[in-house]
Amino acid sequence: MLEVAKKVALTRPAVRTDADLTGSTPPLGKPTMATIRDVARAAAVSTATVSRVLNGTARVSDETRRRVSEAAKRLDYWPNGSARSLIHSRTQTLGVLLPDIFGEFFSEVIRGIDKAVRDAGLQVLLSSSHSSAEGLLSAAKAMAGRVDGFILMAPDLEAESAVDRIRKRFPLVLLNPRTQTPGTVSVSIANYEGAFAAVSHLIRLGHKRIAIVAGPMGNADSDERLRGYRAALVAHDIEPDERLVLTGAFTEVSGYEAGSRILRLRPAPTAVFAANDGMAIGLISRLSEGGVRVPDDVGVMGFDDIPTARYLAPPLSTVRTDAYELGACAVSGLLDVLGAEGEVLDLRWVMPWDLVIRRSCGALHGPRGSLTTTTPETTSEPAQSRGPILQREEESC
Amino acid sequence: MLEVAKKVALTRPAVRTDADLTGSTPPLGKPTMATIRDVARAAAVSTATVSRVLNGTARVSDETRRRVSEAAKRLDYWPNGSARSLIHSRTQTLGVLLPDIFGEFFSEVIRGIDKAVRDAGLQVLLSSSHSSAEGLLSAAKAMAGRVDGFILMAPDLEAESAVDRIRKRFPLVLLNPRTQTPGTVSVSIANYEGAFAAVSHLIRLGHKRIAIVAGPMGNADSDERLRGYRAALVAHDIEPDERLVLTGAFTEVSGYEAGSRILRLRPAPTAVFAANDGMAIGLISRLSEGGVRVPDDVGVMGFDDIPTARYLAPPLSTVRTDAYELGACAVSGLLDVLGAEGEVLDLRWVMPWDLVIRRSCGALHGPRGSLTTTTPETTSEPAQSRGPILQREEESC
DNA sequence: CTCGAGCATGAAAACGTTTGCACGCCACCC
DNA sequence: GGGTGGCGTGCAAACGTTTTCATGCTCGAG
Repeated sequence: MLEVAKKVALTRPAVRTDADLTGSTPPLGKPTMATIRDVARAAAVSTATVSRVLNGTARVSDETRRRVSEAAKRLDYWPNGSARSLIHSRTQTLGVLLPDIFGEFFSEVIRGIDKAVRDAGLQVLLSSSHSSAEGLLSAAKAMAGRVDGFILMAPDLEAESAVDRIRKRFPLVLLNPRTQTPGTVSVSIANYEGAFAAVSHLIRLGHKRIAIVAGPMGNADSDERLRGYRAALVAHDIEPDERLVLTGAFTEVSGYEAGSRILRLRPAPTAVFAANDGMAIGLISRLSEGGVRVPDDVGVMGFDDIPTARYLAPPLSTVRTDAYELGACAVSGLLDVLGAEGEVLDLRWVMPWDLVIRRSCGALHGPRGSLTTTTPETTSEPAQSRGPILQREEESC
Repeated sequence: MLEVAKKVALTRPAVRTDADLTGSTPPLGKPTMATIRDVARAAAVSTATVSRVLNGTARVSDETRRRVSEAAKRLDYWPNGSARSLIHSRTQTLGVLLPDIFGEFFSEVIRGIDKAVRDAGLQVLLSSSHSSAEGLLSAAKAMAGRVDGFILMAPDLEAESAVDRIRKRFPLVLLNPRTQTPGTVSVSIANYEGAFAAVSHLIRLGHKRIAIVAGPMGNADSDERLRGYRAALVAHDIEPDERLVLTGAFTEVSGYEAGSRILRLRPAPTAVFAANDGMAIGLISRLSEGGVRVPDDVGVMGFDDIPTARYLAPPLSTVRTDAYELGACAVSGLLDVLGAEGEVLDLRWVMPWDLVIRRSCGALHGPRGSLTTTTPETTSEPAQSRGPILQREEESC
């Protein structure tokens, strides 16, 4: 039984005042807008001069400048972006291709991209849900001539070939690339290291039987985090048990479902590492429903440190990776590539990361070592007048 | 003390393998790509014929078709989008201007837009963080000639003038417009009605002293929800108390901070209506820290029903408004406007909404009446094999 | 055999900009 | 008083497409 099925089923307009075609007002939107030629005519100059005035690209006499400016304003002239792009072979636009945009992680990535792009006076052409090579390729093709380069995230194995073809045509920054290709710039999250640290932390708290809710198979991020999980176990002389490896889909629901499976595991694990916070949220919810207390009965750690992580009950221990900065850095990297005239840049950035120990893993105080630990108080008490969420906006890339 | 201050402070690359300019490979990205003329030359035909073949826009002999296709493939020809836009005066692109893109609500709106746009074979030019009129206007100006129309959300009072100017130039769909302007199509959330229902529900549960954590002042959505809150009180003969009206910013932090203020209120409210789920999350977190139990000591309701709402502890009672559908409907509406040749459409859609009663408000079973209520079991148990989140994608607009 | 119809194709204009080049004008200097 | 610059401006080409129009060809009917 779906909660809100009834009303929502009819998704088309609930209220819909009728359409009417008013003959009085001139058909809005239709009157083709003023072009540079109209302005030129109105100011009694050539289009060249109008262009020069409006772009400040050459000296123009005060009198003409005045006339042109006045005419442009009177006609409400807005230059045509496509025409400019065509002439300059520069679109001032960055293409962004993502596998998905569900959840807070991607939301933050996009926010970071948007901010950085806006600061640079550019624009963003966005498209998502690309897991297949054809999908990715056709999206890129549709953007050809409208973007100067791409920010591309393609964690799915089968999309790899498309990435190669796009690389040949466009300046590119890869997000979390599966492999580092020479002559490419990429920005990555420390998937392996973060997972390794998170699981190691659980181990150091005394856990020996640790399950993982991984992401979908064939997904690069998921694979790396799984690898980190296994390596941490091995490094601490714990035999990995494949029955403790569950597969999710990076969504809350899938975490919830994994929770059901975990409840049935015998012997039960004493801790669970969820490969992202979204799944951790669903997981904790399900465990609580099953009468299993977090962290008393089972410790949980997530990955991402999405904005809501700290507000959960219990506050979620997780691997902090700044998705906002990831996006911002990708933009910065692409700008570098675009700036490097023809030179082939070979850069690989890995975003800083950190363990954030809150309550869900059961450690009130972190273990000795280099990990950042916080007491419960500092964990949930936002600093000063503004919380970390706002603060993050001020960090530069 | 910020949790993760240290490592994250240095946001620039932690690892950065050096740049090297390989002289061997031809400077990637530089070799200007094949144009339609190159294809024409290679196939020994005119550009007109190439265009005809590639677009299937006129009959071409089998032999020429073959030659052209082969040449296009061999040269890896990708048509230039800007040139096409210029000629057609159609860009196949929708501009999306949002006030912000923080949090799950906007994330879902964008996701809905992206999906609908992709299904229609179009593209999205995205820009956000527009609260001032100038900001909005300059963003729109930069998109002129690159988009066919706009999806525009401008809840801030001061941006109103910019909306008017944009309306004069472009086909437009407004999201949650402040006022309904004739000759405009808009898609709205039932802010007033939803808030009214949520607060009424709290009242029916027996609450008399109900606080609200509102959004920022001057924000259309916030204002409407506040109005609904007040109206519900009045409708049930409860005198509104201005000391119970707190202001937030639609973020988790601001909800958290409002929680601090609520803890100090005397006499304490027995219920709180948070104007969005994000603030509800922060609020509940702060209340729990203060030793106040939700829902036992104070009932809480939110607004939006973001994906994580159902997984919170306690699961959040809230007003369900489908942000994903909101975005999808906006696209559908804009397509209608673009399709209506010059005709002025005057449409106002209001999205369906619903109360989702979970646990945070304290009602195990909803009250009598037309409200959709769910028992705890159905509330948190995802339907069948796939949860509502996935299911939502299948609803058409 | 001639004529017209129909088909396949090419030439060129157009979309709205920017910019290289040339031109005319004025002031200045020997 | 005739060069010499420099300044302000216009003409026209160019960017990469699509599309209108014209043209040449083939084929069938009369």
